[in-house]
Amino acid sequence: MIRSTQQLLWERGYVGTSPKAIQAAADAGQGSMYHHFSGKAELAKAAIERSATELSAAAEEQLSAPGTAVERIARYLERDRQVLKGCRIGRLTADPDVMADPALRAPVEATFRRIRERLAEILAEGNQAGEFPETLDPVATAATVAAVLQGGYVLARAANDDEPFDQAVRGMVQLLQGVAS
Amino acid sequence: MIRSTQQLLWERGYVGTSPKAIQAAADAGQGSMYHHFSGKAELAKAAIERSATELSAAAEEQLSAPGTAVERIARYLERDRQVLKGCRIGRLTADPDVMADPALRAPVEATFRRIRERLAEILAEGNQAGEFPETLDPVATAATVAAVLQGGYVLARAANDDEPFDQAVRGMVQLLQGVAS
DNA sequence: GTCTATAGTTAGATAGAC
DNA sequence: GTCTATCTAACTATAGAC
Repeated sequence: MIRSTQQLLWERGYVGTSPKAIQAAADAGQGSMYHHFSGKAELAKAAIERSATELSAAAEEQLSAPGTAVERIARYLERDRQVLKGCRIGRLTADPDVMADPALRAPVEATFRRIRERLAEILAEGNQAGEFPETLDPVATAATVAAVLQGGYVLARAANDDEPFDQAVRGMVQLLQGVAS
Repeated sequence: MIRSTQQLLWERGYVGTSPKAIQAAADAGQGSMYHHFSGKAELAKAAIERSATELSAAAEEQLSAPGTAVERIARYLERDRQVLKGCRIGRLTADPDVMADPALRAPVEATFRRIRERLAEILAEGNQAGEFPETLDPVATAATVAAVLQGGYVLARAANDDEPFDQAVRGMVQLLQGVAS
C-alpha cells in the first residue's frame, strides 16, 4: 500500500492522487486503508519518507565509490535513471499541499540537504587533494550539481525526451573536468 | 481572467486549479467563463501561452545585453527572481495532465527549447571569440545552465529558502569563469 | 482487520433565463 | 455577455456491520 502510494505520488503528485486510486492500485479496500492510516496525509508521509530513504541510499551507492571527486560525481550524475518519470522527491516541491505540511515537506528538505552536504564533502576532499583550484567553492558547486539533476529532469519532461537531461549532465561533467585539469 | 489563471497555475498547478477558483480570483461568474472559454483546458492553454511569451521576453532582456558570453549568462542567472514561487513554466512539467495534452505541453516545450538554443548561441559566440577552450560544448553547456535554474528552484522550494538557488547559480557562474580564464 | 453504506464537499460543466 | 439553477462524478472521510 505504501509502495502503491509511492508510485502514484511519483506519477501524479499529492493533489493528483486520491485515496480511491491508492486502494485500487494496492488492491485494498477503503476500510483497510483507513484502519492502518488516518488518511491520505499520513499515508503520503509514510510513502515520501520511504522514497526519501531509498533515494539517499541510491545516491550514496555512487558517491561512496572510490575515485577522484570528479569521477565519483560523474558516476552519480551519469547513473541510469528513469529520466522522463522525473525525480520522485523533486516533483513534490511543485505540490503546494506537500510544501504547506511540515510533516510532508521535512523528508523532502532533509533529502536534498543531505545530498548537497555529501556532494560538498566530496568536492572539499577533491580540493584538499589538489584536484581543483582553491577558488572552487565546494558548497556552491554541490548545489550546482544537485540542481543540474533536478533541472535536467524538468527539461527532459518538457521536451518529452531524455536528451536535454543527458546534455545537462554532460555539460556539468565537462565543466568539472575543465576546472580540474 | 487569463491573468488569474496564470497566477493559479503558478501557485497550484493545473490539477490543483479549479474553474471555481479561477472565477473567484478573476471576480467573474461561471457563465462568463464558459462563454469565453470552452473549459478549464482552453483557459489553461491561453494562460500557459501567455506565461511562456512573458518568460521568453524576460530571458531575452538579459541575454541580448552586451558583454562577454559569461557576463551575459551570469546576468541572466543572477537576475532577481521570486525563487520560492518556482518557475511558472517549469512547474508545469510536474503536472501529468499538462504533459499529456499536446496543446498544453507545446508552449512548455517550445519555451525551454528556445532558451537552450539561445544559450547555446551565446556560448558558441564565446567560443568563437576565444573566450572558452575549444572543448567546451555549447549545446551541452546551454542545457546545464538552463537546468541549474530549474533545479535551483526545486532545491530552494524544498529548503523553503532562497539559499540553495543562490548557491547553485554562484557555483555555475564560478565554473564558467573557471573554464574561461 | 476488512467490508459496505453513507455523507458532505468540490470538480467541471450544461441549461436556460435575462 | 452574464447570471443562477442544476447535474453527474469524484474526493475524502466516517459509521457500523461482520
